[in-house]
Amino acid sequence: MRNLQLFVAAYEERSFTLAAVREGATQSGVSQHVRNLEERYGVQLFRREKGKVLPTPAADVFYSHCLQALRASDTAFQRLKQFSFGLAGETSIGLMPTLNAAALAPALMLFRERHPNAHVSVTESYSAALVERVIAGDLDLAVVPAMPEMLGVRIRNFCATPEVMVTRRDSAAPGPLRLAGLGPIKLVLPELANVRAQTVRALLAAQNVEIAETIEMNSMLATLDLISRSDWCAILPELLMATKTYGDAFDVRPLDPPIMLQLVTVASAASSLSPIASAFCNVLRDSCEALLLERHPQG
Amino acid sequence: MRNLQLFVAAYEERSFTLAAVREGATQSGVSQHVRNLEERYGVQLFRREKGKVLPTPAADVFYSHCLQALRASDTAFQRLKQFSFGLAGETSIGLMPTLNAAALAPALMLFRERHPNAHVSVTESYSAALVERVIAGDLDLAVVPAMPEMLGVRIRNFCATPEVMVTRRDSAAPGPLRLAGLGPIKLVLPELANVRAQTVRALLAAQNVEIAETIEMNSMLATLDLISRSDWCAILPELLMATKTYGDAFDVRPLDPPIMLQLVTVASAASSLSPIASAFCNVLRDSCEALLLERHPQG
DNA sequence: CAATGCTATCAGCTTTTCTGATGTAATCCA
DNA sequence: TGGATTACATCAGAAAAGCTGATAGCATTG
Repeated sequence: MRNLQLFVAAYEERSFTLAAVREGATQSGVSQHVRNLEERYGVQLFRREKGKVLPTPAADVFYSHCLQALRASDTAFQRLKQFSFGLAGETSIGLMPTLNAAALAPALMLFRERHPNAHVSVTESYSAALVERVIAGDLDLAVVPAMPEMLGVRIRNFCATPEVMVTRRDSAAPGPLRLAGLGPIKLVLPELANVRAQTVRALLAAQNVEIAETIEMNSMLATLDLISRSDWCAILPELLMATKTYGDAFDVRPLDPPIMLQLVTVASAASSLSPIASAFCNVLRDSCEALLLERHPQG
Repeated sequence: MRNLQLFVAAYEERSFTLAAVREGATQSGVSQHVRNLEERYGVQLFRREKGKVLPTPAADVFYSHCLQALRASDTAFQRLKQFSFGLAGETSIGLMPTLNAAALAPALMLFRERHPNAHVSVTESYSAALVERVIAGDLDLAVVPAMPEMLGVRIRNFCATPEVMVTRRDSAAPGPLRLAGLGPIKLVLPELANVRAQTVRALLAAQNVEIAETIEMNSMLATLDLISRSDWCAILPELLMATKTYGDAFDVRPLDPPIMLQLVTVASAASSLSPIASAFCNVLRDSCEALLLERHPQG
């Protein structure tokens, strides 16, 4: 490599001495490098005559290829250097569907820019499964609905999102939906074991909402599809709806009184959170808050 | 450079040990090289886990650029190697216009192929000037019409070409031109000092050719232009006409009896002919003979 | 003809690179 | 579960490569 560099300098300067000065080397070194090339390949590169060195045809050709090679290796190292900031390593994060729908993608993009050499693998699942995997050590961190304290895990607030009523697009009055005495409604809910399902049922009961029928459905995609095709409705976290993916297929109405879903992070109590997991968690929270703020400009 | 090579091997093999085997190095060396890169640029390239090495995103990007760099440097050296055969150096050759018109170009092309690292500079001039420059050491070799021996130069036969009658295209009988009693003709000749001019005049006189008028002209291009536009004619070496450059602008007729122009090489008596000059001389002679043979297929 | 400016060469030093041995961690297999 | 295996990290010493400064040779210049 230095061979090429010094040869190029000599070729351009038409002088070993000047080449040496330019490259911070000695004339002797340049001379040896050139001779090295010439001997190794059995090709004369410079004609030493009249106190000048004149490139041979071989040198002309070699020169242009040297430039390419030097340029290529230079860009290789430059690209490498671009990875020298930010964190490096990997982390596994578990997220509930609510976060994946809208908040994850922008968070990942931003995180990738800030930490190009960090690798985040995201798993989507329901809260119970996620917590289990955190305990097992499969996941560094999970974001789930607020849950009671538990041995073996550390729980911290993540963010809160209002629950909203999601129905098929109906061009009805878009204002807040009064819950008190509402109904009868046909409600899609996750399975009973689900933390959110229990909370929502309890709060609806407290407001005397009349529930005509319920379907239990653990797939968010299927839930939304069902709603878009029928008069079934669901109460879902607003974060889940904060995407343009659905076009205007749904009516999304705040509840009155509001129901807040508190999300928390769950990490293993034994091990300290890796810097990458922590950094990603922050970026993800920012992403969530930005989405919510977008929908409630007043703050 | 070895850095890149070993990194690439490690990346492709997903193993330092295998990379070392492949590159004829030791595992230790590969490990050190990778670490070197990682430390120099502050970027982790492989994640060492579970007995495997997994490339990081930085490694992915760096890898593709490494390939480019390695490829580029490889082709540079390969191209260089292509110059390793044949002779190297330079020579200066002087030629009379007769040889430049048709024989030089193919000779140069062939010579360049055989000796890519040799440089031949060709000077065109009339014989007297060429011989002078050979003596002065400006030229290694000159090809001129046969001339008497001279102190300081070594003379060798080069090849012989018939002289031909060149007239404007006239669709006349294309056979040999009987000289005896021919005329009157309007003849273009080089200046009197020219060796060929004297020979031609003498031979025409011997055949009782009647010369109506003469013009002295030392430029071959001008001579041909004049002939193509008028009823002036010239007696020129057939080699000069052995090109397609002129299209069918001229009638070229052999002479009867033939006049042969013997060409010789002239070199300095003091110094031995350089291998390059000698090689080029041979190629040029072959080129001349091929051209003449083309025009006289019977041999 | 001395002075200058250039490259070639050499011996010795410095730095880099390589190797072989050893250590450590994970995995595999019985 | 524990010994064998495999793979990477690390280290010290050996080998190689690269560099330097001095010197010599050669051509040009004034």
